[in-house]
Amino acid sequence: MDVDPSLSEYTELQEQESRSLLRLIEEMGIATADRTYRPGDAVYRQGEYGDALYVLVSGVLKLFRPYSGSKEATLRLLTSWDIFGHLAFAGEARQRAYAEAVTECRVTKIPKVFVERAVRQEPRVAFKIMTLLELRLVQYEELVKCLLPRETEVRLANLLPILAQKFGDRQDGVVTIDLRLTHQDLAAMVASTRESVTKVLNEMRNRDLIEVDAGRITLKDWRALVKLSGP
Amino acid sequence: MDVDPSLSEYTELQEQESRSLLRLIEEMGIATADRTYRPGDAVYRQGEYGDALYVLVSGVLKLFRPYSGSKEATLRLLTSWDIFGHLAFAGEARQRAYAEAVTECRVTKIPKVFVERAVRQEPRVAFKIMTLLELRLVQYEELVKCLLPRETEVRLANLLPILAQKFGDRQDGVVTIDLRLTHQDLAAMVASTRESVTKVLNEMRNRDLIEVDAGRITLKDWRALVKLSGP
DNA sequence: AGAGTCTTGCTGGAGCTTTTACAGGCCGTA
DNA sequence: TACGGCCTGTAAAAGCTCCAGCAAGACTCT
Repeated sequence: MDVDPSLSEYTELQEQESRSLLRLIEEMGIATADRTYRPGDAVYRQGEYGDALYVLVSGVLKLFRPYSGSKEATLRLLTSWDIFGHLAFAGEARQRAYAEAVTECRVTKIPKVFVERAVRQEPRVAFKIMTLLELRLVQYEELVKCLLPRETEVRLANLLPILAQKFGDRQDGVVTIDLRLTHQDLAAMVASTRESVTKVLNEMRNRDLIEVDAGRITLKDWRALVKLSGP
Repeated sequence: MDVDPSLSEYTELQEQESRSLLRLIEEMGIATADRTYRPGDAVYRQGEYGDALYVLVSGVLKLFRPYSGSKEATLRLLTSWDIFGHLAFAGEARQRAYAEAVTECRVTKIPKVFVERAVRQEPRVAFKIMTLLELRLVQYEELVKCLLPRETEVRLANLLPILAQKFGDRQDGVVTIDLRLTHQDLAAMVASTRESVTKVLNEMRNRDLIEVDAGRITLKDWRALVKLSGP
């Protein structure tokens, strides 16, 4: 059961930093806009002007973007304490993806001007934000790692451990990804097709690497998966 | 000559922010380690502990990482005023790629403790760093955009404008990428093979989209390239 | 100028993925 | 209960990439 040690540290670190960031902001008496989104609701759209820091407090949310004309790629699947949105300290920036709630989500939005005030008043806020931005970079690097190999099998072998890390539920020495994922969902995450994912997933099941139950995937042989993903 | 307006703003913004960051740090009397690297020298290696902020002052530098066993992907090609390195404000982090000088490079290294001191003393430093981190995120998003489509042609059609944006030399209404790039170099950037790049580049040349002279690529028809890259 | 190295160009076959098409299963709703 | 919609499982054809190998051209260093 060798979970990449660095990644699991990152998950904890992120929760810790996000929580204390919100706490600090609250203690400073700075207003935040909390809102709940229902499945399918859009938090923002690609191209909108962004000028706020978003923190996902609970629920699952996805960032996606169209590519190759009619396809859709999921760039990040977020869970509690992930941050998202471009806040554009200098100049203005547009959102580079769509943000859509997958399950019911609670989102805290901190407008740019308040973030700036908080950073000026309290350097610790700056450290939290810088750390969270770096963790977001790491997530992008993980995505790139998924996309570099061309075979769907290898891409999935890279993706599944990442999902297990983030949405994993550990029991009896195996990890179950606690999400109902369709093959289509997985295909969007590795920029492949539903058919290829179906094929690969069945192969993995036949080789006893994974188990699928009601859309929930259990990783039965982490070591073999990591081996597949290529060192 | 429609260069993506947001990306060109980003290039200027980055130079501005990096320069003023270094100026601020200097004014505060904080020590930085400046060093020159020769082509091929490694600034750091994947897996090393990172605890500094690196600023590339001049030259060209690449971040790369092995994948699929024996291949090598170039994650970012950096030029003046790009920042790199994981500095791990909280906890410790390892470098997630190799950093290697392509041409002679001048690099300013600001150790983590000094960055922390500067941020505490002067909130403006924090804003600069946060802005630079966000720009790095944008660069990763661009890389992902390159990797999402599977055909080498589309990937290159995405990559070339990005390179032109960053290394472009504008003359007579056309842009020349001011770098000697071999097909192998390009292949490493789009995670493809040298043969495929050769083929696609020749096609593009035949269609009068680009021109190649001594390893330097000129984009003759920006609009058609962007069209190829898929909206 | 010459030798050696790197780069480019081209090929054919093997391997995956994509595309298209179709059938059966599951589920929620009318 | 019946219907429609979404999800899974297969299959065949077409396309592109990858691999291995080879030859000619360009460049560099001595």
